[in-house]
Amino acid sequence: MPKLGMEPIRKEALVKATIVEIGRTGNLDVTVSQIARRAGMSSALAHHYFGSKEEMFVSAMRHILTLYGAEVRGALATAATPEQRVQAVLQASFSPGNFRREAVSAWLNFWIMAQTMPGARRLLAIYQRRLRSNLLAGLRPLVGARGETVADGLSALIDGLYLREALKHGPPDGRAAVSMARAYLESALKEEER
Amino acid sequence: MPKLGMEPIRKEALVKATIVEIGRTGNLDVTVSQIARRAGMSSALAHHYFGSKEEMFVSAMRHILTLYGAEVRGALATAATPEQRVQAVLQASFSPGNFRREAVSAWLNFWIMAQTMPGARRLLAIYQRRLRSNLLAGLRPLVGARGETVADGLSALIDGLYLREALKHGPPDGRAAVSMARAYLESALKEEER
DNA sequence: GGTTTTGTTGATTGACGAGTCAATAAACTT
DNA sequence: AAGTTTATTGACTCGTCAATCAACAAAACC
Repeated sequence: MPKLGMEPIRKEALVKATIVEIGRTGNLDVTVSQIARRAGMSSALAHHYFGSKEEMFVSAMRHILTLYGAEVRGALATAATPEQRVQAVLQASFSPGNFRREAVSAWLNFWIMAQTMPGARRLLAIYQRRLRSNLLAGLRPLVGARGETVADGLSALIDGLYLREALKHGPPDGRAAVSMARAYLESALKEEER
Repeated sequence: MPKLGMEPIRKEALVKATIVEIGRTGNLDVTVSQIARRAGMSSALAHHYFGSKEEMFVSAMRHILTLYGAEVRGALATAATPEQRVQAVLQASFSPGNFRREAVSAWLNFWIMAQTMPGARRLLAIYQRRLRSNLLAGLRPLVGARGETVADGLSALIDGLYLREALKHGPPDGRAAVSMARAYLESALKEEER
C-alpha cells in the first residue's frame, strides 16, 4: 500500500539514521544496509532516494548544520547588545546538543570528507562564512576594523575548543569552552583601549 | 635470500607507506594490500609484522608525533627566553611539514581514531600533555599561575588554527597561523599588567 | 479502464578485503 | 648435520558491500 509523498519522509529518516550510525561507529565505515535498516526500509530504497552513499553523508552533515544554524539564530534572537551577539554564537556553538556522540562523530568525519568530497567542502565553506559573519556582526561595533582578525581568531578558537572538549576523556564541558572563548574576547576588547 | 634483521626495516617501510596511502585517499579506506605494495612486500608480510591494520594506523600516527616532537625539541634548543620558548612551539606546530597532505590526513584521521581506538586515544593524550607542558614552561615565567589557563587556550587555538589552515582552499599559510597565535599570547600578556 | 507515476524490495552482480596458513628458503645455533 | 629461528609469499577462507535490476503494487491521471 504505497502512500504517496513518501520521498521527504524517507529522506529525513535516512538522514537521521545516517547520523545515528556514524555516531555509533565513530567513522564512515557504515553500510547502506545498516542505515536503511535503522531507517526501516530496504537498502535498495535508500539507493533509490539518494544516488549514492556519499550523498547520504553530505545530506546528513547538511542536516547537522541546519540544526546548528537554527540554534544560533535562536540565541541571536534575544541578543540586544553586540557583546550578547557574540556570546549567543558561543553558547550555541558549545551547546550540549553539539557534544552528543552523533554530533561529534559527524563533525570529525565532516572534516575528513571536506578533504576530498566537493559537496562536503562547499558545506564547510558555508559554515565557516556564516560563523565568521555572525561573529563579525557583534565584533565590528566593539573593535571596528580589527573585527576581521578577532573573528578569525575566535573562529579558530571555537573549532579548537570544540575538538578538545569532544575528544576529552570524560564528559565534555561546554560551559568551560564558552568561558575560555569569552576570555579571549575580553582580552581582545581590552586591547582596543590601547 | 632472507637477510636477518629485516623487522625494523620492514616496519619502518610499512609505517611510511601507511602515511602515504592515508594521505593519498584522505581517509582510512586503505587496504593492507595497498600499503604492502607501496612498501614493496606482500600483504601477508605486513600482517606478519603488524598484527592488524589498526596497529599499522596507530604506529603511523606515532611516527608522525615523533617527527613533530623532534621538530619541537629542535626549535626549543635555540630558545633563550620564555617568549622564545612559546614562539618555538608555535613555529614547530605550524611548520610546512605539518601541512603536507599526508600529515594533514594523518591528523584528521587520528582524531577519528581517538574516538574509538584505545591506542590512538592514549597517543592523543600524550601529545596534548606534551604540548601543554611545553607551553607551560614558557608561560609560567611570564604569567605565573595564570599559565595553566593560557596554555589551555593556546593549545586549543593551535589545534583550531591548524584545522582551518589545513582545510582551507588554497595553500595553507603557517606563518599566518603563527602570528594569529602570537596575537593571542600578547593579549594574554598585556592582561597581566592589569 | 488503461497508462503513467511513485513506492518498494528480493535477488543478483561484480567486486574487494582482512586475516590465516602451509610451504619454501636462507641463516644461525649447537 | 640436524634443528631452530627469521623472512617471505601464494593461495585460500569467509565475509562484506555498493549499486543495479526486474518485478510487483498502489495511486493518480486521462
